Amino acid sequence: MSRALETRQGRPPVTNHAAIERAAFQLFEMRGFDTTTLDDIALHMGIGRRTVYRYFPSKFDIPWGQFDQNLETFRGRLNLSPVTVPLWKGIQEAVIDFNSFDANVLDQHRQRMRLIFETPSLQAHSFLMYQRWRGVIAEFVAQRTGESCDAAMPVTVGHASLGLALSAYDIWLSTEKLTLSDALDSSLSNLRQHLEH
Amino acid sequence: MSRALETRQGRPPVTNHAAIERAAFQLFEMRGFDTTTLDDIALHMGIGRRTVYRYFPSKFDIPWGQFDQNLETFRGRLNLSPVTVPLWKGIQEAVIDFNSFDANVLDQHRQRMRLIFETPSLQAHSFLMYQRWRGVIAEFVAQRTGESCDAAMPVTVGHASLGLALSAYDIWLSTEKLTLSDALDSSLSNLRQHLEH
DNA sequence: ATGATATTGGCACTGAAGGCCAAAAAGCAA
DNA sequence: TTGCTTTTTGGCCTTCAGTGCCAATATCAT
Repeated sequence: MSRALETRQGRPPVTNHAAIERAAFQLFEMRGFDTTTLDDIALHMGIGRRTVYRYFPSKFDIPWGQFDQNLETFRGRLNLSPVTVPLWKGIQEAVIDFNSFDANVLDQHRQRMRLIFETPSLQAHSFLMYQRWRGVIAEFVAQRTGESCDAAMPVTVGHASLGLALSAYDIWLSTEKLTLSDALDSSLSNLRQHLEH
Repeated sequence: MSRALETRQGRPPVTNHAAIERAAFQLFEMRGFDTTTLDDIALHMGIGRRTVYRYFPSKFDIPWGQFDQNLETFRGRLNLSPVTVPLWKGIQEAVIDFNSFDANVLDQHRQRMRLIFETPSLQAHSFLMYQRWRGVIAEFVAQRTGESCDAAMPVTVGHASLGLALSAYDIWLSTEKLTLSDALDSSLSNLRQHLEH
């Protein structure tokens, strides 16, 4: 299998996800997301437009990189939570873990999320990513409570967790004086406070 | 002003939002949303494609009807909440009110929401509607607490309220044995239960 | 009738997205 | 070296969403 990665048959790929992502982000930063066409990106990389579409299903998926893999990581992290830990706490810890980044990639992550949060057309498409994210949460809750994935509790917890995460990102992106972890914690305690009598 | 509505100058409109909506829904139900083109809709109505675009900014906006007006109604309903009522309760009551429909339009509403919730491309665009909806909530919270619209609490309550509403719709659409009001109430109590220790 | 006014809809364009397939670039076997 | 297999590439073509432009159209007012 490792042999297959180094020397396999057929024409070797001229690019990869990461390279397209880098080139695209450069152009997005310069000209904005909507005004950058896929022809621009392909031309800038010296590859065919058709090839870009083989690595990413749509232009909107480029800023999300390889979200599938991240989602699998998140699913794995959730399942590491001991059954002795309350559900809400297990989720909160997993979300914080999942959104912890090394200092050297934090700026990059901020740039990525800023682009996503500030571009309406991209926001819209991102909802499809969020749906899958909350699906993972719902699945985890369902598994722990022995319910179905589309039962009331898993669905509601999925939506609520998503709301908290998006809220934290909104706040994190709008100020400089808060870490993402702190924003996530403060969102949860704000919700708690709001629901008190 | 009422005169201006009945007899104004210039060529009279050949259609209106509601008529386009009706025709479009007919086709959406028959062929599905994605496979129905705007040419189909225009042709079916005997009007120009260009005219449809003057009533709705995009194909995705058709299933949402005149959301702007609904949003204004919702804003007004929120502000009717007495200051003596706790914030969470005022919001919950307003949301339930806003989502109460007469029996004669309930089926229609269900059909509309089912289309929106079950069509991925439409789901994505709908996120932009949801953003505006939660903006109204955030504004209301900000006004009551004397904070800015993009302060932590208004933002978080906006996201959380949206999550609860979407969750209620998910459940309402997937079963027949629950009213929308009950679904909204049960989502809130499920969230409360989830956050308990 | 004539002019002012507002809507319509045709034409042309850009850009996203996807189907199709021959060309290109590698490895492998004889 | 030659030919066969495998895999990726990218060009070509099509459909459809969405937008700018503007002449045609239909109504009201005088």
